[in-house]
Amino acid sequence: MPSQPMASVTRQLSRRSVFEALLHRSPISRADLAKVTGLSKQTTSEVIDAFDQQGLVRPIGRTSGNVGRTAVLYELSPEGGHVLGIDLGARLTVALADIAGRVLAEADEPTDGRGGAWALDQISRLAGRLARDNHTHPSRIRSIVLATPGVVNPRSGAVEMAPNIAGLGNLNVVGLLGEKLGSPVAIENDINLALLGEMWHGCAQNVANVAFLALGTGVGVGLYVNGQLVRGENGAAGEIGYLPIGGDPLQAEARLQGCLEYQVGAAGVIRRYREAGGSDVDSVRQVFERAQAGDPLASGVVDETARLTGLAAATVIATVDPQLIVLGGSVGARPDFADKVARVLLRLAPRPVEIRTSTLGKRAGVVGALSVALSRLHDELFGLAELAATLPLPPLRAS
Amino acid sequence: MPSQPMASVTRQLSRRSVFEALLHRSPISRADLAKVTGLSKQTTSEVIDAFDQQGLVRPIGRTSGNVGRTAVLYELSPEGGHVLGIDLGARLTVALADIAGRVLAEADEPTDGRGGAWALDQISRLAGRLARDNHTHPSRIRSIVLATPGVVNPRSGAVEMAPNIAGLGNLNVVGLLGEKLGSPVAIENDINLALLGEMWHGCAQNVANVAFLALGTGVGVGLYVNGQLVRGENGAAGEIGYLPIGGDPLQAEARLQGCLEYQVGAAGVIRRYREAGGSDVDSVRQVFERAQAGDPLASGVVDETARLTGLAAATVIATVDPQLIVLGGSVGARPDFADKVARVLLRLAPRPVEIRTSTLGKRAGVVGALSVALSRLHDELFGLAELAATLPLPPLRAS
DNA sequence: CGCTATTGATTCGGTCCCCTGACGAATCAA
DNA sequence: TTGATTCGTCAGGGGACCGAATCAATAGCG
Repeated sequence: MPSQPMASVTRQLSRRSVFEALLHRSPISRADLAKVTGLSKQTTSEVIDAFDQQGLVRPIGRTSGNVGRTAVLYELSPEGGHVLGIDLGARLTVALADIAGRVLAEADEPTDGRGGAWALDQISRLAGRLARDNHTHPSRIRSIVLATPGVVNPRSGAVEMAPNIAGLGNLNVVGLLGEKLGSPVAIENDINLALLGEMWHGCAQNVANVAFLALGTGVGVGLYVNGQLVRGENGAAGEIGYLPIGGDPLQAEARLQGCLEYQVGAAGVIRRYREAGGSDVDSVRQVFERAQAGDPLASGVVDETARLTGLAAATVIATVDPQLIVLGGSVGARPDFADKVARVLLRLAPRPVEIRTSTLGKRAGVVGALSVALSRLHDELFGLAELAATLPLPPLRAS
Repeated sequence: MPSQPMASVTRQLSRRSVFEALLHRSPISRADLAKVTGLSKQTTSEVIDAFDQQGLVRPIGRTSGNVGRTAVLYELSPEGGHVLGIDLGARLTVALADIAGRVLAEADEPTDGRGGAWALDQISRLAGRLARDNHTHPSRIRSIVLATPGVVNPRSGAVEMAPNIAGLGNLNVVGLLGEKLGSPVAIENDINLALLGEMWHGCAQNVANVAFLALGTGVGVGLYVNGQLVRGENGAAGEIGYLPIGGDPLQAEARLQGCLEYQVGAAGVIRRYREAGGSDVDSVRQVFERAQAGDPLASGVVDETARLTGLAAATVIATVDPQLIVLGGSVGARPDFADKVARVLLRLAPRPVEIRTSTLGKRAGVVGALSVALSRLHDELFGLAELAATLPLPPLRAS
């Protein structure tokens, strides 16, 4: 399906307007579309006809019961295109959605431990199965987004510090996966995508400035500011594992792994519990459960973890002033943990900031990946890239 | 000069294109404008005719020496509109520029110490004098931006924590100043504007992600990310005086003033020098001069200041990953201080980040104010606000 | 049962804006 | 003086928008 010979700017605006309206008021008639978009009835009709011919839209019924002529109702056709979201963590999660954002299927399995190339094969297999199970074909997939831990270079898309999947950094993931699956692939840091997931379907909807504080194996924060994700010059924004909190930032382990992560990361929590005299734990979960069961050592470790997390949150608040902080990750999403952090924060921050626990949990990453894949597809079809390209507001000239 | 009856989107695009070309290649003919913008000669000519009638543009000469017909060269007319930049700190600085960004005049004097209303009067007087001295009239000024310390609410424009100017928080500055001067006024935090100043005419040109670390009476950072200023939900982004660095963040003074600012702010530097046994100083400058002269106590204080600044910089780097950090403010702009901080940072940050000293110094704020005033005027004349309003890419709908 | 009011969708004429191609105007070079 | 070249304008065609008029289909009412 080659993109048609590029409508004029003004037509593209109309197309986009109509598409937006279809997205949000799904079964809708041509007349109502005209009212909603503010376009004239003729323009609306022309656009709908074009969409119909492209297979983007389909009639879904007629109105009845109202006085006046019946109207044909339209909705976005599932045939209009599919998108794929992938979360490549300890488990591999893949989800399929249609162009309207309806999630059609979701599947996950343990990630192939042998490393990069095998994982890519696994993704390809799982995606193909998902597509077949939903009576579609991988070629219908028009946009793919992959969530991965590590630093993703925002220009090249290279994965630069993938801690979990061996050999991923040496692969041209965008190229290889795109070739395997036959559609454009984008990569984004998993924490950033978890943030977007919470903003789309989770606990951070309709909030303009959000930070997603992920505490798990690693520590990181995703920032959404001014309606945009903050990636940073090298894609390393939010790598707060390196914050000088919780110890001497010049110490060997701290420098290597990051000072804060050394204390608050999953390994750090377990280590601190052992150092305090606790024993026989190999997961953070156990430490938290013992704390809840009354183990004073575990309680101390949890409280200290909350204190350090509060300091990290205070740092983020002082720096970017978000409206909301979402706690996620295997450590951060523990029940009651958000309350503990909030209590710490009350004594630290000059003004209170709401703290919530992630509601999507492990699904946040894949949901966020879907949302970005969807946005990319929408922008490809109805974007105004040429407009932005034609009109850079460049640096003002010297006097 | 009422804005004309709002051209269509496509005409507005053309107008803007032509304007951009005029801005950057100033003496330019209609034919060359057509080549540069990609518009047809016809359209270009129509736009130029309209600009001419509006007084936005004026013929400035003709080409000669080339084969072929001579071309009439145009440039943006100084009569097209003026903008005013104001920096309201310990001193009051005001600068006047024309629509092309040519700085026409600049003046400063000590700020009226009696507080808010007097300061506004003073601004009004100084602005009027500047306008008269440049053979223009205040009514020609079409956009004004005021730099002020404190937290500026991004929605209301209210100044919420102005530490220096008494009573400024209780005034409707936008309204009062706008009435006095007869044109729209915007307020922005002085550090943010200093950052924009450095990006426009200073040491941060052509850099996409920048942090401006201001160390003076107060401590703060201005962040420029993804082509936008980061203001935060309450305009409190960059208030890193409250970072939990350099002491116990729960201590009384630290909580009140901000933990980091208590140590690194001008008052903190002097206090630390006194506490170390030094005496007879009442300015940071003296401490730095003594350090340079070999006073070991002063040296220690300066080194500790650099260490804490390095920690703050590391925090900013870990959080937003800028490409460049600019040091400014009365403390931060000290010569050699940037080097000291860079050395600290080398041992802290996972990757090196360039550090520069502000080149605009005290002028950074007013230059930044000019740049924003200019952008606002340009957007008013050639902006695509309606486009953005017509086409929100709204939150994706639930499945 | 037929008429009317109402609403949906299409057709028609007019306008705005952009582009192309042709043409007169002004200049340099030979 | 003539030709080549470049600048700027004029005239015509096409895309896209809108408003008004018109046809189509239905519910409600007498």
